[in-house]
Amino acid sequence: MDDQSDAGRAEPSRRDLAAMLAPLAQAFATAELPILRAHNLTMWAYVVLITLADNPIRSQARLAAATGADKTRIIPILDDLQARGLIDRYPDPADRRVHLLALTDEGLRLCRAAQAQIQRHEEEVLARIDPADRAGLLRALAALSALPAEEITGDHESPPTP
Amino acid sequence: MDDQSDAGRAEPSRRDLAAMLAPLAQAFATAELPILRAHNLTMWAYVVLITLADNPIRSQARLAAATGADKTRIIPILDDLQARGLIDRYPDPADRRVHLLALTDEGLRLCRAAQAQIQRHEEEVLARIDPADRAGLLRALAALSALPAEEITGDHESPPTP
DNA sequence: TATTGTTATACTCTATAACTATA
DNA sequence: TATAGTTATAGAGTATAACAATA
Repeated sequence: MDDQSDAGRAEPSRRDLAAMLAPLAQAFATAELPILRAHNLTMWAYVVLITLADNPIRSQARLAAATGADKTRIIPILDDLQARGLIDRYPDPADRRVHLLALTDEGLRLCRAAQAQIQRHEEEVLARIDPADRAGLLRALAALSALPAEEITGDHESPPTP
Repeated sequence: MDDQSDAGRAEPSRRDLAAMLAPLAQAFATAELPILRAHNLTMWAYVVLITLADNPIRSQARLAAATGADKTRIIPILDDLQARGLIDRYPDPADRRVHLLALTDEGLRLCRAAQAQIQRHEEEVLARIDPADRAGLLRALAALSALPAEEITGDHESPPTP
């Protein structure tokens, strides 16, 4: 408990994780933009395509949950992707309220092509850090990403204020 | 060059870095919120205090650049912090346009106390991953954070569109 | 003329609420 | 009655533009 007593002024040995992660996420996202532009994709369109490519997703509601986006936000994106022939959207025969989503061949090809170029650039950046640290970074990121978000946030989210 | 030819459909061995980093940054930032609330700090107020604590910053313009925020955005935050006695703000005698900024004793104590609690929570989360990977993660994040942002973004930022 | 800080305004992004159709 | 998708509206957050003081 004595780390409590001197916690008031002591300098920490590292910066906060969010303070390091957020600018890096921003920088890598910025690095994606010219590549996505070259493939005529917005960031959200790319997120949707990759999510559909990596997971078998049925409805728009599930896609919204998987991407963390609001369900109303992905609608114009889906409209555009469908008009360009990158996804198929058709009513579920079992429940005609639901719209089933699927990548077309060209949708899969396009997002994988963009992703390959993005990750090639990322590897160039990662090549600048120590190989052992780089491997640890990738394993740690995968492990942290696999945790349920509440294990990180502590879900002290909305304490009911009565 | 043959990785070009099959890049169209091949599944990558990992997700994009931004796709992993952004949700983690979000989750760790969310974890900070209840702690900051307990110290009566907003996220931006905390960012300002930590930035002043970690770097010797003179003017508001330099603070804005260091935090990545627009100069107009930090003004109401500085007003509040000054009113609460957490920072001092006074004109530079050498150039009376410039407002010099400095943490007060209480400002330093408050942000270090919040930071200690934040990092204690972070360590609990980090304890869940392999110690070697955890060490590699922290070294890799420090190394990547030390890079100029343009080394990650590739500064293909604003191609002049004449 | 150029720069620091400030204020007021406009814009972008995102979520909320209201509606249709299916169940 | 409840849910999936859609549309229209309102709100939060952010940047842009105009201004005063100083150099």
